[in-house]
Amino acid sequence: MAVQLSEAPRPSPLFLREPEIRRGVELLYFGYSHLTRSIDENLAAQGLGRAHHRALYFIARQPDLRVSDLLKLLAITKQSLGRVLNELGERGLVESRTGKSDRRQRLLRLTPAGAKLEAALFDALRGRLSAAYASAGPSAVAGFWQVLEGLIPDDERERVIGLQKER
Amino acid sequence: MAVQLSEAPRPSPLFLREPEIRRGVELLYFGYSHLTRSIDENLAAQGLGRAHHRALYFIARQPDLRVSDLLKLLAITKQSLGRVLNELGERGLVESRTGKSDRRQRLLRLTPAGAKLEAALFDALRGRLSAAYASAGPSAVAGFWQVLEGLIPDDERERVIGLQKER
DNA sequence: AAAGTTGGACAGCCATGTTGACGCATTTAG
DNA sequence: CTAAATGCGTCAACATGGCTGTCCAACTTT
Repeated sequence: MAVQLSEAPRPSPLFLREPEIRRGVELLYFGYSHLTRSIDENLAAQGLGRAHHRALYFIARQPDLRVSDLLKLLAITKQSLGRVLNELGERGLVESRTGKSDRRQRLLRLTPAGAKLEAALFDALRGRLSAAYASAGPSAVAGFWQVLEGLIPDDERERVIGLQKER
Repeated sequence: MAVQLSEAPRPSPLFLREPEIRRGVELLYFGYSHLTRSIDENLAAQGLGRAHHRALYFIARQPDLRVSDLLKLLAITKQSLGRVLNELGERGLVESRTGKSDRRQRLLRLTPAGAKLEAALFDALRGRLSAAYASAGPSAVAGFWQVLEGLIPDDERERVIGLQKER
């Protein structure tokens, strides 16, 4: 990985070179892994998996979310999501109502039990992430957000940022 | 994001409150998802999956990596890893040698074909991540690293940071 | 009325994780 | 030297959560 500066134009600043990219790949992998693992125990105690949590999370985030919007967020097939939603429904954690303007739509929301579980799971995420935020400081957090936003393709970024507003 | 400073003791700074935590959870989820999806097509063309890529990646990163060290990095069972390593071996992408100081150990390294594939996959990751780095700027990247490091438990952080040095 | 959209359901397959049990070579401890 | 621990591989069974394909019902749009 030694470099020859003479050989070619080298427009990229240092932080775009291989070691810095690898560092990002690795930290993203390990950071994501540890954050998600922090709720596995609690989930397993309910007999649920991560797929259930993702659905719970986004339904908590946007009550009366339509199935089709949840599908776009999760980027899985409706068959996969259907299984998850059925299981959440059977356990009394999620309920669906028929849309009023378009009665084909199912609007999803958490039951009180579902909201309670989601809150407990979120607490674990908050514990981990707020510790990381606190030790890094606010301007690091801003950078953290900025880089991650840049990883999201344009067409999807709007949807993700929309989660912030619609509360 | 308006605040009431009067109402209660509020020891946490603003960036540690729920909306900021949720934002981090979501960006981490979507950012990680999109980064990993960026290599799926290439992987599928080789008949490999993400599990294979993770192994390839870390073996590329630390030639002569021991199986036990790879197990610690990946945090999966040796049975799961065994299947992946067998498949990589059958395809001529990874080879293992017997350790010289301890002959029970298998030291893993990429074959030339494996190195070529890993480099191609890394190029896709680099494309995505360097675009995000470039649009966010160097100080944002520093913050990105800092927060992610804080997500990794102390005992593992050493191992992850060690990947940087050992090149 | 015909065509398109949305969502549910059934059936099966695949990738990748899990546990548990065991074997073998090698190294280390007593 | 023998016994225990370690590193690694493997067989077998099973769980999770993706996938495709197909079909149907309900509703909206044209």
